Amino acid sequence: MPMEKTFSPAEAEARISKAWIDRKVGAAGAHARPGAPAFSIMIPPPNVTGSLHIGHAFNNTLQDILIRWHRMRGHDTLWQVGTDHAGIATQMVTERDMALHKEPSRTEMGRETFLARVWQQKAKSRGTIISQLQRLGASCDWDREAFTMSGAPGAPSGEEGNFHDAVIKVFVDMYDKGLIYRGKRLVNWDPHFETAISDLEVENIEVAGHMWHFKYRLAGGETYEYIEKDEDGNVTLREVRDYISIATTRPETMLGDGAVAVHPLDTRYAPIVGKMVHLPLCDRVIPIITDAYPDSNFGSGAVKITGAHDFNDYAVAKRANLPCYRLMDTRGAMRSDGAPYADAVVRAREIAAGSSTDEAEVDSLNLVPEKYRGMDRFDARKAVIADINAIGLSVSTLVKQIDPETGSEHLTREPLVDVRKIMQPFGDRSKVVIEPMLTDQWFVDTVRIVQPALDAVRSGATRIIPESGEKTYFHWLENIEPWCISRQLWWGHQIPVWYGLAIDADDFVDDEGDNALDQVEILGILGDGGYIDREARFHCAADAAAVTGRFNDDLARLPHPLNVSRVVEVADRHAAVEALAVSLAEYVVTQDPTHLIYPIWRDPDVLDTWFSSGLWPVGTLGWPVNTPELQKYFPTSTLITGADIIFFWVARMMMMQLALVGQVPFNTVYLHGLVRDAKGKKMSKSLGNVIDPLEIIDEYGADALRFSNAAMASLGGVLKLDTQRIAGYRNFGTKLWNACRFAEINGVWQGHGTGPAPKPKATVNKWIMGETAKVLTEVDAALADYRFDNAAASLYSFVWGKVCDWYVEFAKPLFDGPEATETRATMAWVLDQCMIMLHPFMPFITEEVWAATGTRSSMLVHADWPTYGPELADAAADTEMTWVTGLIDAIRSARSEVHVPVGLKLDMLSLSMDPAAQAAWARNEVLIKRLARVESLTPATQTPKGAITIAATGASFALPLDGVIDIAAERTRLQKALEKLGKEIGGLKGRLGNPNFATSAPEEVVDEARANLEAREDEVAKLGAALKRLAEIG
RNA sequence: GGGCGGUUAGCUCAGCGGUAGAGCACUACGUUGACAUCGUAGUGGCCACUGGUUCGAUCCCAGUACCGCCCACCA
Repeated sequence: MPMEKTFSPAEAEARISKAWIDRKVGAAGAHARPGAPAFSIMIPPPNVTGSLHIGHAFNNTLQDILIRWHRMRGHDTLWQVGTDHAGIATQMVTERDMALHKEPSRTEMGRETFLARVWQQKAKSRGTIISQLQRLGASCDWDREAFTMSGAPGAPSGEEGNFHDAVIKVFVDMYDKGLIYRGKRLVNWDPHFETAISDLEVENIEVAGHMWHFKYRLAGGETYEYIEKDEDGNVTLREVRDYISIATTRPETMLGDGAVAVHPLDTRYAPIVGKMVHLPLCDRVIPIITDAYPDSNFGSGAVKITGAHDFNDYAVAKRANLPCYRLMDTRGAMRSDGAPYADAVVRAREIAAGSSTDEAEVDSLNLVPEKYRGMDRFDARKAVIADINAIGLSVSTLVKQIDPETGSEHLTREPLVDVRKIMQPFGDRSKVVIEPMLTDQWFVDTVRIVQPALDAVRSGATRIIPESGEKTYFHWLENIEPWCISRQLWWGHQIPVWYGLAIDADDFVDDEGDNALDQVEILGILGDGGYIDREARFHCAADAAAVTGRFNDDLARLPHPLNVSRVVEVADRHAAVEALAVSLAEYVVTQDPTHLIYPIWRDPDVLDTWFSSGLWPVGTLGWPVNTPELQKYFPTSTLITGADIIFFWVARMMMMQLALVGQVPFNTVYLHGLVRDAKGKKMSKSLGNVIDPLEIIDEYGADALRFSNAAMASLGGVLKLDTQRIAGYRNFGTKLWNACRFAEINGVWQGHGTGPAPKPKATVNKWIMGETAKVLTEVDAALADYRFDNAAASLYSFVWGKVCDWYVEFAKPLFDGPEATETRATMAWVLDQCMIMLHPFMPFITEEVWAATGTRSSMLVHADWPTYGPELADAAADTEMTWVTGLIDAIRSARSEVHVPVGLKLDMLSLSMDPAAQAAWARNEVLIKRLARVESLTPATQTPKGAITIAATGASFALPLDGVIDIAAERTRLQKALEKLGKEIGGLKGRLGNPNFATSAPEEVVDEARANLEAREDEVAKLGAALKRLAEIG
């Protein structure tokens, strides 16, 4: 069946894609030679938040190229596919969708219903993503599709799998090893999502801000002499003050100040260090302390310390043992919980005076005065500023005012407000201002697992390319901070920790040592008080059944064991308090110990998504079960991912895999930049420059997009995607199609399939085979070196520049000659090689041509990648064809420049030809004549008047053009050529004339320069003579 | 403030010790047995700047300028 005139991507891609999927061509180990090395890639799992963008298309193209290349080479390949549950992002997308469809809100639904709803969202997005990958031509092992939350409680059918179990096991194991801990720390709090986030999820953005200056008055009406000096020690200001001046960009936090800090060497404040100041708007006094943190040269040199709302202040507060009073609730509004302000402040004063307290009590104290309670933090800021201004405690300056009516000038006092750029933290998902918040969270003690991850890259066990990625990697890991892994979300892996209530142990027995359970007091969460064992705050295990035993053991150690009690899991802490109270009440009435229950509840928080994606390499291979796949494909070969997630994901996978199984997760990490638009702008919905990969595929075909991706994959830069370029590679596909169509029309395959390399006799056939071998070497080398751009460029220039431009043209006359048979065989072979080598880059069109041409024993996807090498190269053929193409180029160029009509066939004269040239001419006469439009070649001894000269290696020709020639144009041509030669000769002579060159430069370089000079001078002689003759006729 | 890149033809980028290449764009010509999603020929570059190393630098080194990206708590 003859090939269609054009390739139609839409129809063919769908059909071919289906065939690949049906035949499971991407199954693990498909087309593997026995005993072949394994090659595996883990897909960076796309978030199930929607669809794939153009960056995914780029990323997955590169992975598929490597996978297809290795698979065709007979390696045992696995491309592991799957998706990521993306906790915060998916929860956000789902809630947005729920709002759009006017569904009940998340809180109205309740946790269980909401999670079911997210699973639906997940299923939808997952389907979109998988079909997009398939349209791109990705040859993953679709039967192994994984999901980072597979097997989680509540997962619908079809979501079985053990990823959840693996995540829980890792948490428990790491907890048992002390690598995970719980603690009240200052964390980045997202008031929109009402969850903690890690520092990586915070974006610091410079915004216009203000700095206010407040006066904190010394207690007891004290005063001091404030002296300011310049650099030379001269006094510039001396005044008696009854206050200390502080500056802040966040006035609302002053309500929680614990102290004012100054630098210990700051002489200005030395007289008042240790004294107390009144906190404005609050009925509290706080001390002036010293700490190395304040910079004497910035602002007033005095810093208000709010331990609960600033990371620096927190550190100072810890050093000075100051209480950290939390001022805001989870939504970033000023607290409205707890006791009235008057009561809270009394207790705060006691604590300040030295009354013993603990973290929990300090956290429970709400020191926000009633007036501000419940206010949004930004409203509270305005209110605090206004109130401080009103009581005259703002630092003020004199401002010149001009009365608009009278024009008279007068000075007024205005509060000092500096307008300045400040760096403000924003949530990367929510885009709201992040609040440092003192909360209980779970952390990975990263410093304890970081070293192997550093060593692995230093030793080369894992290689990161480009190399600059390694520097970034080291820098971050060397300065690693604890990783906050708990999130106050619902969608995710729930933390496998259960809490119990603290009960005052002393109440279990009365003074006589008798049972006094009826007096037991519920104190709060286990661990808040000193229940049973201060260390046994909670229990961590894979499931409730596993922790039950541990709680029972704890209970058994009570003074009066609740040895008949039952540990029962309840929903939350609130339910636990109620349940225990009911149970105790019943016991009091019945005195029947079987009524006693001990309620426990699970930590409601879920794990940071990156904690689970950190297990992707082992988790998808079945770990903790030691599956055959785990043994075969781990460590994986290559990770291809965006440089933007090197910390989020790459570094954490390294740390976690090394911590879990003691092996690196991958041998090579290939990092690429963000895909931008043609102008280098970041694609964004608001800019309207987003390129949808499916639209590109619809318009240009998947192959064109893929080839563009490969061609622009140079290391290190910004990736600019230009549709013009994609169109160019679409044309390239068409070019290949047409060349194959030409061959097919000419019966080169003659119904046969691909076979061993032919052994042709004609130079041109030997030559193209050598060129094929060359390009194979280049492509293999480029791919081995992750230079997708170089591989694409080699293939492009070979297929278009060599095969189509020259070989197909050469073959045309040969099809009519004695070499027709070998030429057909050679062309079939060469085009087969083109299809094979292009297949990883352009799988659809090559698969289609493959099927449309010879009789094939397998689909192209499972064809064997060639292994021939230098034996196919033929130096003599190479030299000869270089001469032939050079001569044709020279004749064409000369003809064109003197405006010889294209269709005109010319008689050519040979003025001189050495034996090599004669032989080359003899063997390729038909080809040259046809492509250069030469009618005949006649020996001549003299160049006739009105002829143009063609110089070739070892030969000189003339084209008599009397009457046809454009003399002026020919003169210009010759002069231009001479000028160029003159420049070259000048350079060469300069080098050769330098005595140091001959002595210092390598011999072959000197020889080459000499030979070059000789050749150039020879050409100058010929062209010079031609110019002279031109003068004669002109 | 710290770190990492980049600066080569109008555009997008290769090259990285022997005075420059590709694709696109542009110009002229063109329907020659597949291809106008094409063919042939051509125009176009003191390789950011200043020093240094070298026989020789776009390439190595130092500095400058500009442009990106990442990290960072100056209240």
